[in-house]
Amino acid sequence: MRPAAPASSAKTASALRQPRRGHGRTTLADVARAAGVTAITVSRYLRQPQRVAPGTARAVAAALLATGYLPNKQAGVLASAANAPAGGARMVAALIPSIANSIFAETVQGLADALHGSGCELLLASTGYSAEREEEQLRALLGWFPSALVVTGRQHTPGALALLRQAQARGTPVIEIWDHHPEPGAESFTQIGFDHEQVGRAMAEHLVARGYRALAYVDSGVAEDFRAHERGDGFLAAARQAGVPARRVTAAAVEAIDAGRQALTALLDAAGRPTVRAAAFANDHLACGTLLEARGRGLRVPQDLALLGFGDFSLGRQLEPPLSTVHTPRFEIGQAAARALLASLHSGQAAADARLPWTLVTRGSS
Amino acid sequence: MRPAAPASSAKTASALRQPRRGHGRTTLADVARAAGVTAITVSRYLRQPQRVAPGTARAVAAALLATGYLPNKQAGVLASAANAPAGGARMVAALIPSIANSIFAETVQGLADALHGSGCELLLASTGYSAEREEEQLRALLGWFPSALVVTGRQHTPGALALLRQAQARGTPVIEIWDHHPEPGAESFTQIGFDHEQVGRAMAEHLVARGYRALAYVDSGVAEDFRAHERGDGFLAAARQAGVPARRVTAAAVEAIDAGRQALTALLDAAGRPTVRAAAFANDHLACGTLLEARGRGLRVPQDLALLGFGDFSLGRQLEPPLSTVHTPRFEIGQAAARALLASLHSGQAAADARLPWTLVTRGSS
DNA sequence: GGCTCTGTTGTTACCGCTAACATTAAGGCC
DNA sequence: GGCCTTAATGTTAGCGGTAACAACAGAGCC
Repeated sequence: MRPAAPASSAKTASALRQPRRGHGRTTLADVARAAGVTAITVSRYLRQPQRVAPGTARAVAAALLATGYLPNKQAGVLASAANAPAGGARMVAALIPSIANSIFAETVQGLADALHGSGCELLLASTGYSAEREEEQLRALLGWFPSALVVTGRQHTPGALALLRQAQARGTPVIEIWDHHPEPGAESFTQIGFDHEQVGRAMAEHLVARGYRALAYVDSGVAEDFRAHERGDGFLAAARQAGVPARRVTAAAVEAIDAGRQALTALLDAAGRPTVRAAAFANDHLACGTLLEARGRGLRVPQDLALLGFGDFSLGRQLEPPLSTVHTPRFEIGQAAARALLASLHSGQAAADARLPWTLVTRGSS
Repeated sequence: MRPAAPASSAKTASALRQPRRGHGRTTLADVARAAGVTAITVSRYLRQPQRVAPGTARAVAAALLATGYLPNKQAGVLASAANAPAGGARMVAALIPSIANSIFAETVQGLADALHGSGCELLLASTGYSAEREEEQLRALLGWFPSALVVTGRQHTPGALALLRQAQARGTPVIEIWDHHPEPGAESFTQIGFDHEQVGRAMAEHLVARGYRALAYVDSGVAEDFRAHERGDGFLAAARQAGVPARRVTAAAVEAIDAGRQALTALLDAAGRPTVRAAAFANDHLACGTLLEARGRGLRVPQDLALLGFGDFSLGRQLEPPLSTVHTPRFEIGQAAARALLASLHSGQAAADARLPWTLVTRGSS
């Protein structure tokens, strides 16, 4: 009896097994019932309205309104995963170093704005300027199966690189923002930004052209702020090329006015006199701090010490003298990235690189 | 032959029907095959490791590494939807007025930081200070079935309100940030922030206590910047209560130094003399613009015109005189919201309200 | 009329994962 | 030894939606 029991009771058991309950949201089946059709017809109405008869369409539309249906995108993505590229964009994952940094906040705003109306949501994570944390976050974001990836810069851990390549191989557009430095020969991802080394060179050339003959680059205090370092590299290279002495000093933080104030001391000798004629900075926050501190100590800007920032933050424009700086297309980078990836999702082609323009704005400090 | 074909070939056809192909990612089944177990065992290893035998665990761990498996969270959410609260937090949707606005950028950073490590991703959208767009975005975000919702403020369209209530009824924590104004009797959502009317009162009381007897509140130029308006309401009410004349003027924009410069003219008479002794502002950007413009026109701050900002942005601290302002817990609001919703997801209880402290910082301008 | 073609709707299976239940083996107790 | 308990793993079904295919009605054609 016993050996037989399990088998014979199988039907009973399966009848008794209490079905898993959904979460109470109205589903396609609910709408279909209300409209007197089946689920697939409602699905068709939502995705290819021209494929349902006008009368049916009216019934479905009414049922949709009556039930207040909200499609479950998880289910949608899962069901049409294989046709994801054609199935349409649904979610974009973006990874940036810091959300609070106004530079990236505006880029995210550009992304969100350009994504708005495309049916794409934005999944956001920040890395805190850590390549390791980038990999970790990337892994987490990829679990959502985003239809496109936006990452900051072109420096990644080997693991992150592998994940990105893998995603790209599957047809997921991968866009690197805030940088543009195509390596000849090496296949890379779509880059939307500008060449930081070139900006650094331009900064040095600007100061040299203005007649300053002893230079410094005040670098970001964050080790993995790669782009700031690259600007420094370009700065020093161009200075060397011009035969002008230049050195690099490193600030205590990434985006702090106080760090900029402190940085001034590295530019002064024991008597409080500038040891360089001009300094360029990794960002406007540092530059503004130095400017304020210099003025506070009675130094004349630019006569005693010329200053050149990067970023064009509102603060610099309001100081006396107003800060010379490099204006960056921070909003446009986000916007361009969103447009590029949407185009790529629609066309199926790889997204195109874009080199966005920056401008050196000469104000009073240099 | 033909009529018979469909029926008799049914089995054949179903065998021939080409199965929908996945997207090439390794799945649980792949890992299971590599480990010599079934999918559920791998799933258990990932979610409740103590429930698989040590030997099996080792085999599964090896297979996971070898295959480079990344769990598909869409499928996970879908499968355990009914048990979502217990199943664990997975994605938090946040809606803020503007990402580029530094106030909210820091709040998002706080959210993201506190969420980091909890296995929760952040789905972000901005409303552009439009209640209508808020509803639209809310609808889109809800399609992802987030495990918690964070919205800004307590003013929503009827439609948005219905969606939020519905989500809350299903057990999804709903948190309103940047506001704290519980209405007695009315059931509302969890609020994490502070009372803006109270801040407005404190701003007026501060200026009155300092002896200023003719006041103005320079309001945000954005119609749906509700919290700024509420501070204005409190400001005017407190001034009236103190018997001090006060009026409200409206700036041309929300967060622009130039709008602040323009706003000054509304505080001057034809001869360029201030018509009020002190002004409070919807935010520091406006206040800084007015301060800079006033100084540029030769007015003395605070002797001719006292100024009081809101937000404590870095710019204000650097001006001469430094701007008196209200320091807000902008980072902490995000952090507290994240903690509250994580706690709620773990406990199953509703998240607790929190009233976060702000401080009026008297610097040189008032 | 018989046939094919087209437009509309339905049926079935499956996306990848997990809840519920089943099964099996090993251990403990009288 | 028989019986119950517990631990470890497997089987089945289903989350909500959509791809592939089937079915069927009406139109058009010879």
